[in-house]
Amino acid sequence: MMDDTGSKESSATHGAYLTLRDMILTGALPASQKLKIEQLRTILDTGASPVREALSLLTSDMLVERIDQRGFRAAPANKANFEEILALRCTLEDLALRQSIERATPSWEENLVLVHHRMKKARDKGLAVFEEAHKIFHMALLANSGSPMLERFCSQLYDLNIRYRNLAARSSAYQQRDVSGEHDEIFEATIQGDADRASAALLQHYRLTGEYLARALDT
Amino acid sequence: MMDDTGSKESSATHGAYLTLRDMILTGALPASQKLKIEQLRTILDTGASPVREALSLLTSDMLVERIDQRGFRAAPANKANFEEILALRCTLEDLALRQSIERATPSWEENLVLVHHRMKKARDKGLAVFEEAHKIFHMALLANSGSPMLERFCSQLYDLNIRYRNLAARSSAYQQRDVSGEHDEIFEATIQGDADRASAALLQHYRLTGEYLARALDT
DNA sequence: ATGTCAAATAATATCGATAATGATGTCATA
DNA sequence: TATGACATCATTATCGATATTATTTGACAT
Repeated sequence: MMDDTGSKESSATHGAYLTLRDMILTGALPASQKLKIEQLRTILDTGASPVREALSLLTSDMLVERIDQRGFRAAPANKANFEEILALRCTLEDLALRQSIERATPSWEENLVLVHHRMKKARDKGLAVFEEAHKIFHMALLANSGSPMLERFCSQLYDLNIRYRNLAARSSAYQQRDVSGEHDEIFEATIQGDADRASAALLQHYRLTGEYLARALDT
Repeated sequence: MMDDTGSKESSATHGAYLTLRDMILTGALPASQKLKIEQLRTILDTGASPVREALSLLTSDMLVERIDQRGFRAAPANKANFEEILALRCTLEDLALRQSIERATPSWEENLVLVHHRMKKARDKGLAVFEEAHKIFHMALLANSGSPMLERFCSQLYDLNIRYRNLAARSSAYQQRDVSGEHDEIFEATIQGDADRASAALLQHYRLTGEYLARALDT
């Protein structure tokens, strides 16, 4: 069976995983919603086994909860959880960024230049494209930490945060701030090897959007 | 079908998960070993679906790796990975312990007294019993951090570390050190609310066993 | 009205079988 | 002897059907 999207990943399970993940991150599947196998089976047009396995995988990402003998549901969302994510993210990304700068190599820096450029270019290519470039940029900042697990944790937390961003406001109101300038500052400080300045800028970046989202979540 | 062990968890998937997890942690399933469904199916005496799903779940714990279209294998083990776990553990547990102490409540402290006592009692009840009490003690130290995710990360890392302990030495040589005294020091400092002393003792505790294990892994 | 129990219903968890895929070995050819 | 195409085998991924388990419904007694 060939994938008509031309995607390189050919596996019902993986396909279901990607789709469901996206649906939860974008809010198409609302928080705490019961996820019935049969229902998803028809949406994804596949068997029960791939759906079930995809849901198991999403459990690891903390996007889905499994209720023993009672199926699955989309992970609940609330302000406390959001703030926990924000705080953890600040701690872990601070650590990862500093380690990356500490161990800086030319190829890491060059890749950073590249993805930073791409992110700037992606600004007027639609939100979805920008979002992807944005994540790639942020992960590239941490990609030299020498600790794959730390990076994995950061990636997970990044996604969880994105989810809250989408839940709080489907609009791109968040773009109204001078986000681009903040990215530039993080980027410049990192390239210059100024860990303190880079980390401060990164945390500032997160906390500003955090405050904005926290307000949106109150309503 | 009733579970003859009388366990409260009645689910083929969950049973398979626990057994496989234990087999990997204890080294019964060696690192990097290919995990064939059929083979496990006979060992666990269950169908392919529960096995498959249990393996998916173990992927989240980083105890199993999934190779797309080529099945599963036990996560590889090497010194670099071990040291990464140790470093991350020190960072995260330090954080969690300090947060727990910061937010100390009587009930948290009382529970700590209880599990500390139980751990001491468990010393001469066999290694398996002690190991369980040991983990409960360490997790109880962090249980008041206010950040379930942080605690989850710590728990995961704890298990991964246990695995290396078992891989390095099935014997209880590790017990030869004055581990009990170290625990007491962590416990006392925590109860007294002395975060610096508690954290220092905790990290010392981890680093000592870390050095011991690192040596064992070299051979 | 209200609470309890049992049957009916809906959903999950699991099984056995089949299809799709990667690994292995063989053989003709250079 | 080395190499690449091809058939064979082993194993995974997936499907459809069944058994198990929760949830709902409604009758009945209080």
